[in-house]
Amino acid sequence: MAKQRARRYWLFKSEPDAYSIDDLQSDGQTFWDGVRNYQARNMLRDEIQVGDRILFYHSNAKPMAVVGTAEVIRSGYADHTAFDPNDKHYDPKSDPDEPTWFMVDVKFLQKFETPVTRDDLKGGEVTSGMMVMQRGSRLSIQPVTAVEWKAVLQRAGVNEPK
DNA sequence: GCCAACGTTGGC
DNA sequence: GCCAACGTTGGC
Repeated sequence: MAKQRARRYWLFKSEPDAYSIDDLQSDGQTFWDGVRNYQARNMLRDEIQVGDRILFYHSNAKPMAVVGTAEVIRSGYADHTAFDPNDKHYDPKSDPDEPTWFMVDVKFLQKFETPVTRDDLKGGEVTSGMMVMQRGSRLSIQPVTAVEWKAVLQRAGVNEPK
């Protein structure tokens, strides 16, 4: 059997007005479209793999918080919304034969009964060092260490999802 | 609503 | 290739 690479962890930002943890819970799964930043694109295309886990973060929200978790169920493939002139994220420069933008599919794992707010993150020894806490950290997809992942789950009072 | 951070665009 | 102008993100 091929040796599997260790699971990695990520933080995905979403404005709840656009797409919230409740939307993901009712959808069950979704494709994570609309990322138009090259650094984030590279992670979607090259690094994020099936089985990786995601902290779902509400940005520009009240409160700003990690609100749940998700799991990657399909690795990077072309973000077709870039090809659709009627789509908000249309990018005429993205060629279907050589797409500029990528997305992954994710499925809902859990919604935290108690969201881990930005203030909570700020107060934690481990979590205060997360990339999302850095001033001017605008990346909408960020790597998270296993230690940070555990710290957030612990703060939320939940167990590692199955 | 403000504004710092920072990515992108376009003139040169 | 430089860099000023501009647009967007997103916390405060």
